[in-house]
Formats: sequence, C-alpha cells, structure tokens
Amino acid sequence: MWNKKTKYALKALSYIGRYFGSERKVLAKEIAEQHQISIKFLEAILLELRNAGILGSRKGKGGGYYLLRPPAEVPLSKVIRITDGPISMLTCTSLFFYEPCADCDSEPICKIRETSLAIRDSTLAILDQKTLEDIIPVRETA
Amino acid sequence: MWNKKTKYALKALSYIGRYFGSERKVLAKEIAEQHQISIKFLEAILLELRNAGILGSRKGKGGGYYLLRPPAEVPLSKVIRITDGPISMLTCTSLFFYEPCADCDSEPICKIRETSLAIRDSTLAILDQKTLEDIIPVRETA
DNA sequence: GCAAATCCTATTTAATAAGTAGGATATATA
DNA sequence: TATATATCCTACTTATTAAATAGGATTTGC
Repeated sequence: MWNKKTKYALKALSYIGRYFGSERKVLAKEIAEQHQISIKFLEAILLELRNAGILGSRKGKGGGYYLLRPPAEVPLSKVIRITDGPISMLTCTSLFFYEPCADCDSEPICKIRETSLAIRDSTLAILDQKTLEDIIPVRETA
Repeated sequence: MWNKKTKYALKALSYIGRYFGSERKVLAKEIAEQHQISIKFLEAILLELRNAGILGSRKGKGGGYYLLRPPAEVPLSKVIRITDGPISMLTCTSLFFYEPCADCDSEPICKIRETSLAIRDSTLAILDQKTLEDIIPVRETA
C-alpha cells in the first residue's frame, strides 16, 4: 500500500501540474487547504520533490512551487520512488534500491524472487508509462 | 515491499509443500532452524495459515504441519493477503479490503485510482496464477 | 503418566510513519 | 530599506505498525 506521503505528493503534483505553462506559482498553503493536508507535512514533501528535481520553487512574496517539466514528461515511477521507496516487493529485485536478501542462498535459483521480478516488471510497465498528465483531471471544454 | 511475516510464510510453505503427498508432518522448530526464523514468531504465522485454511496441523508427539491441498492449488495471492494484507496500492481499489479513501470526492473520476487499479490487475494476474508449486525448488532427478 | 507438539493470549521492543515546532533565508514591493 | 510573505531546514514528538518474546494451556502418542 502507498503511504500518505505518496498520496499527498500525487495530489499536490496533480494540482500544481494544472498550471504548467502559465506563470502561476502554487502555494503550499493553497494545496494544504484544498486537500486537508497538514501544512508542515506537505511543506516537507514539496521540499523533497523539489530537491529531487521534480518541482521548482521561489521564495518570498509571489513565490510558490511549479513543475520543472511538462506533466507528460514526469513518470509516476519517479514520484513514487521518492515518496514511497522501492517499487519492488523484495529488495533483491529492486532496480534503484537493490540489496541482497539477508539469508539468501542463491538469487538465480530463488523461486520467490522470480515472482517478485514478474510483479516488478508489470508494475513498472505501468508506472513508467503513466505520467502526471494521467492524473490531472481533464478540464471542461466550456 | 512484503513484510517479514510474508517472506517467512512463503519460505515455510515452500518447505512444507515439498512433503505434500507423503505422510510427513513438518515441525515448526524444524523450519525455524532451517531458515533462522524466531520459533515463536514462526509459530504464530503457521497458526494463522492454519486458521485461514491453508495448513492442517496435529498436536502432540508425531504432530506438525502439512498442506491441506496440493501446492499447485494454493495461489500466492491467498497467502499474501493473509500475511501482508491488501495487494492493492489503495484501499479504494482493493477487492478483499475495500475502503473508500478518507477524502475522496468521486471514485469514478479519480485518476490516481485508475493507475492503482491497473497495477492491482496486473499484479493479481501474476499472484492468482502463481502457486506454491512455483516456489518449491525443483527436485534433482537422480 | 510423561514427553512432545501445537495452540492461544498478552506483553514488550523496535522500527517506521506521520505530524509539529521554531526559526533561518530569500524575495517582492512599497 | 522596512515589511510582509513564502520557501527552506533541522530537530523533535507522537502514533502506528511490525517483529519478537513470554508463559502457559491443550492435545496426542506411547
């Protein structure tokens, strides 16, 4: 299950992403109120997304957060790795967080690992292909 | 990521499954020593698997645990739901542990839910199809 | 009756997630 | 240059869950 940090991050990015292309910068406070998220917790999350190169920000009056790249160029896999850690079910099948299992005798032979690999592949096929654009609500064409 | 309970359960079931068809009953102690698992923790896990209808058991001298059905008839999805809970990334897309999201406006419209659904479907396609037989090491044909 | 095994409940400890606090730093504008 | 506004950063606290432990009750075979 995704943790709250991840759900908040996805909601926040979906919100911020709507304004990509405009000059609008989005305030942490604004998002927190919209989605009933603790402002301080959200600040920490946005900061992490910024430090990871997903968001840009500007301090002071008129400041706020904005997407650095078009929503369609930000895969969900990237976001989720930042906020939720490994996508894989076992560290020994993780691409970005690889660690051998504590008591593994042989990775090539481990049959549980095989299943974990299959799940990782199919999950990643989705999360690499889906982007922020896919989680931004479609605008009404008035 | 799967928790330790799940990894222990899969290892234990893989071990016990090898003896399906024979009269052999497997001791908790035996598995714990083989896999360096805390005996008491493992006992609790085996008990849960028993209460969920996956394992049978017999108390007292000559007792132990055994599979109730052939390994090929026990899907991994069933085991994992017992030890790890929901397979889905969001409760609102869970088949067995469904709960609406705390602050969800509309499930049919939620785009994050869509992604979670796709992941659940592809993961479940694997975990429903894979069984204990798939995680039992192949025996050498001497 | 005794030894061997599961069964059951409760408790403790460790790890992680979630949230809070307080202020430092940068920026726009009057 | 003063002020208001916003992000940035570190540390801390609290809540929740995972993992492990303890102690004995119950069942069974011999």
